[in-house]
Amino acid sequence: MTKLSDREWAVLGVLWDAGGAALGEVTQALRGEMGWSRNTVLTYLTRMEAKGLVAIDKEGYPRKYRAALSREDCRTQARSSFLRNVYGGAAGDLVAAFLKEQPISAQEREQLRRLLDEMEV
Amino acid sequence: MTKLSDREWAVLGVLWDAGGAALGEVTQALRGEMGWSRNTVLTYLTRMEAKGLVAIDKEGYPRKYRAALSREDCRTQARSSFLRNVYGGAAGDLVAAFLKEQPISAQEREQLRRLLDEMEV
DNA sequence: AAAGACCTCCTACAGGTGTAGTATATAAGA
DNA sequence: TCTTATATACTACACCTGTAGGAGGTCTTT
Repeated sequence: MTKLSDREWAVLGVLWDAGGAALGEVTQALRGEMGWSRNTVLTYLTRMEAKGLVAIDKEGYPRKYRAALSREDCRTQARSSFLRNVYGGAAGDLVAAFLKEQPISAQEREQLRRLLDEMEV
Repeated sequence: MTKLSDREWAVLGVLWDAGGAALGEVTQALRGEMGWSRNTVLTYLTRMEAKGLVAIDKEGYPRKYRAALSREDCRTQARSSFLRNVYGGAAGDLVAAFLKEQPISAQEREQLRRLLDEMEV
């Protein structure tokens, strides 16, 4: 919905990977990655529930926290906002810039070629 | 330096395109695009100068406002942060997602193929 | 049932962001 | 030079974000 912050991506990343985790597990993951305390993680989970980003399963103790949106939906929204803000919609330039800069394996190159071929119709 | 917000991208976009503009011109552009008042624009310009994003040429009246960073530098930084946060560094997936979704002209496809070929050493 | 280890709730607080309003300075034109 | 249209400076203010701390609830293990 709203644009996700870096930290929200980190929280959701853990939830997507775990697919439903208790506070302790989320904290475990984010303590290393982000250096957060348990309460910081809990604050994020709670605020993100209020925003509709996280779903809290209140049956059972401790509760289970899950992502409320799919990773792919969030990525789609992030891509479109990135494309608009940073490249003014010029997808070709954007793709070229990523390709030039990022190491891509031979296999991936092959796949991208196939993708390009499919676009020829 | 820091991550730019959507509005900061908009302000810088105007400055990059104009290459140095007075408040009135910037306001002109952003009033339509963002619906901002003159003072809102000025607040952005001033705050962004404090952050090192905008340079203010104080000779002459009215002053000239310019972007303090190059568009390409900002894009590079935005790409790397996007790649990390949203795709966990998987550039191939990212590029594929953009390609699948965005309309790309035949000419651009050709260029991308050439780019891929250049990567085959 | 008391202790230890987590979990949840409520509170906090500084700094950033969005969006101006008011008051004052300055230049250009009548 | 008086007016008018901008420009700039200073101030405001609510909401969001980052980062917890403390107090009290719950489960498990002696």
